[in-house]
Amino acid sequence: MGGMPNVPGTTALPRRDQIRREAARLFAARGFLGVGVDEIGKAVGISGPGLYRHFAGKDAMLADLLIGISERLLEEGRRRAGGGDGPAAALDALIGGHVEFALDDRDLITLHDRELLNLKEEDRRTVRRLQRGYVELWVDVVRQAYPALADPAAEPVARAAVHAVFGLINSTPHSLGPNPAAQADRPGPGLQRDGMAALLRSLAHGAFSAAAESASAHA
Amino acid sequence: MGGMPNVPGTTALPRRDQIRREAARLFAARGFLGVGVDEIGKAVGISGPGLYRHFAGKDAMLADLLIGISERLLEEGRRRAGGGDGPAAALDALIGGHVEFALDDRDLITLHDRELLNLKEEDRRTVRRLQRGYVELWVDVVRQAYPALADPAAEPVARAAVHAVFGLINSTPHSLGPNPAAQADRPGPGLQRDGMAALLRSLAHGAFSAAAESASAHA
DNA sequence: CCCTGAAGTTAATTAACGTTAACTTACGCG
DNA sequence: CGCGTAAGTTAACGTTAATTAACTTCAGGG
Repeated sequence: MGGMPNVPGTTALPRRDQIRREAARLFAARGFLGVGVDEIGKAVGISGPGLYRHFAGKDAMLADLLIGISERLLEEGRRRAGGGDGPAAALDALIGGHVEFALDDRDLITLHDRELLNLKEEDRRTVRRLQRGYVELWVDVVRQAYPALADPAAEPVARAAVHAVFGLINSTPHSLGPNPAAQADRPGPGLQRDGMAALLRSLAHGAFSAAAESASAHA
Repeated sequence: MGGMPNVPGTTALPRRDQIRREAARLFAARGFLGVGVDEIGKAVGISGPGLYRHFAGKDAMLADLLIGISERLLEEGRRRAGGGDGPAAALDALIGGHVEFALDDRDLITLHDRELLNLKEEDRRTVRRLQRGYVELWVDVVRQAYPALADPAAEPVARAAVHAVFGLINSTPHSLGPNPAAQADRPGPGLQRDGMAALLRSLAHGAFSAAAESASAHA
């Protein structure tokens, strides 16, 4: 085939990555079951069944996306949590990393907890295992950073607080309207990217410290 | 028809409400496009097309659910916000009400922000109008409760914080595992319902007060 | 210069699903 | 007593969508 000229201003992506990007965008916008393979094909400039040269099927695309993001979150999380400047700094690094993720990869964050049910059993188990690891990482760090949560009886509180903070940070897709792909501009209504990042970090810290107070009051 | 004997311990629901409940449960579990009308029929003891005596179609069921919950949230929110004991009490009442909702109607809360895209344009506009009203209600109350957020420049911060707190509170479906329909028992792992409610309220307050500090520091 | 393999294409297959049609049943009311 | 209507039933229809088959094109290495 004649090789499609790339959109100016974008570097040439391998087909497979291009498909990943467009599939993520479409799945996030209209749901996994709401987009057909023909549509994904059209978005990358080939037609429907041509996708099967790159992925085993539609399910495999979703699995690739969800496993990919879960792995990246866990890996990056482990890296940041091991930053060695004490538990408070580790927690701050975790929060900052997750916020970056939520702001820069909104489509994937949306899919991550919206489309899990469309995975086949085996892939779903894989994703859940990775997610569980990520949650455990956070729970450990939070309990080190807030001694009130280190008490064994407070473990469920710490875990619930971690889930809640994920919900908080992951709420940005709802806050920012439809994905404009280009961020960091438009000073008009709404917050710019960095302002939103700072706010989310602050809210997350506020929530955790409320959880700690709540636990120590109840102990 | 022979009239199906009701499950013991449940009061007789009108067919229409029974369909609502089962449809909500199924949609939450596997997605609007992931459940067929035959399946909804089977869940209420009739078969597929029989549902069309009660709803105009599958779309109409989803619309009924989403409009219903949006109206209830807004109405109850207005009632609680007008409790007349000052802005702080009003905010606490709003938070408490939303937490009750998230814990007692998990299926609907899940659908509320997951299935909006499957509504036909007109219904989607209706739901969005109601949601917008609800958000505005919260934004107003939050800005009265925290003077630092009353500054016009802080309005986007207040709005983003409200969205984030919704995400925080609505995260309970993820925290509590698959819907056991009966709550308030099992003292083993995890938090009981009331403990979760108290924690979520505490986290929400913590997040808002962090938002206020963040805004006053930036001003 | 061929020929192999990657990357496409269109057409066919198969399954599922929402909805409509045609028909049945039973209860309540005049 | 009869009859109309609410609430079902099963069968048929039309569409849509994922996947597979069969065929084409083209670039690069021996």
